[in-house]
Amino acid sequence: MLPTEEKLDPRVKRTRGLILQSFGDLLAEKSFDAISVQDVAEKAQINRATFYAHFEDKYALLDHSIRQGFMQEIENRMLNACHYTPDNLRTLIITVCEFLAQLGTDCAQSQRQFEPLVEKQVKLQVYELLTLWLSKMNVNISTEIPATVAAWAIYGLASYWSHSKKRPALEKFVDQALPLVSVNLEQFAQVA
Amino acid sequence: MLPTEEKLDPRVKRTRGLILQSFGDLLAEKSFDAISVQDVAEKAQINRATFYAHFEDKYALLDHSIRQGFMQEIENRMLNACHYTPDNLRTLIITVCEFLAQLGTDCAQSQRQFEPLVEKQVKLQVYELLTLWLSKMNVNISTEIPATVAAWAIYGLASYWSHSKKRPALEKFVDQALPLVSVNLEQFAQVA
DNA sequence: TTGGATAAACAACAACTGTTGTAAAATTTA
DNA sequence: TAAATTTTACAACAGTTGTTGTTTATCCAA
Repeated sequence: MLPTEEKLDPRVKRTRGLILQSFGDLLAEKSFDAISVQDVAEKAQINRATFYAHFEDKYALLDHSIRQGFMQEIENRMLNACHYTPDNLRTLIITVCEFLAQLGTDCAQSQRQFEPLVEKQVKLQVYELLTLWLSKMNVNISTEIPATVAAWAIYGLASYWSHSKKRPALEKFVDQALPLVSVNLEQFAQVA
Repeated sequence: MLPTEEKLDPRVKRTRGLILQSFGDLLAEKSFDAISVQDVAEKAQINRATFYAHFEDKYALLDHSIRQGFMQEIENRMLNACHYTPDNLRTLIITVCEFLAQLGTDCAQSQRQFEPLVEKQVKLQVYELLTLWLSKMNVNISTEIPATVAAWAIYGLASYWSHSKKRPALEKFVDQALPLVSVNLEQFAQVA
């Protein structure tokens, strides 16, 4: 993965910042599928070959961008410093729902490549967080399968909610959704 | 979607058959990401512009191919003529696991575009099948959320199993997996 | 301060994509 | 059977991608 930012050559830092900023600006203007590497390089005012020195292709750029953006949401809510409780699980479900709503993912044809990549990164991070939480619970049970099921269920629910035409209130939706996820994690719940 | 095959111009039928056959042959030779529309057209011995008359791009071709392939597996097991029971659910989970294993999906870099598309189509079909099953159960509960959670959980489990380095025996794995899915569908189980 | 190392710019290349208008071939319809 | 319609082939076009070797600019370390 990328080296820590503290040890970066300032030119690398500046160029990556330009790329990510331009990419974000372009995403606000048009759909991901309509954006070309050429577009990003031009907006960032760098050479196209320089883009390829930093990112393999535009999909790698999106992966990085989404991962960073979702990580920020997790850190803002200090979810990465938590352990498993139903309340934390509830907050996590809300976070994913809000993140997808804010991205404006929809089924538009022009978004065909965008959503699967968002999904992959967010699911992975949710899985990693759940695994971190569950492994703190001092329960001698493998976390892999429960964390997998919970992560996929959370994303599936969030995707369903963000795609709903008449979107129910998020709090109410999460009231319905939470039991379907927590039921498989009860064995990790701390005895109070 | 495509009109029924009975009413097709024979040239369309022939051309589509050539495209799908050639695509299947190419998938046996190299990864999806390495296959170009040019490759498929050459192997099918059709003009590249004719390819575009039938499929929007190679992703649409893959969507179609996967949907058809998985549909065949469902029909072979007559799962589309069933209603919800834990045994049928078990068979469905096994079907998805075997389908993914047979496709040889892995995390190879060269498969980056393949797996998300497979996932999307298979999840959708699993969701549609579950919705069909649950709606036959004469239970006055909305099927949408339970079917969503179950479909995503099934695919997540199958993906996890097919990616496992030391893959456990499928029967044993499904023994572990089934309760995590069925727990959310118990309200639809028929009172015997 | 200077030399070495690294990052970025540049031009060029081959390949592929997606599209278009025209022509030929094949099928359908009357 | 012949005309109409549809499908496919074709060539051409503009655009983008991914890569490469060379040059220039910038940073780091001694």
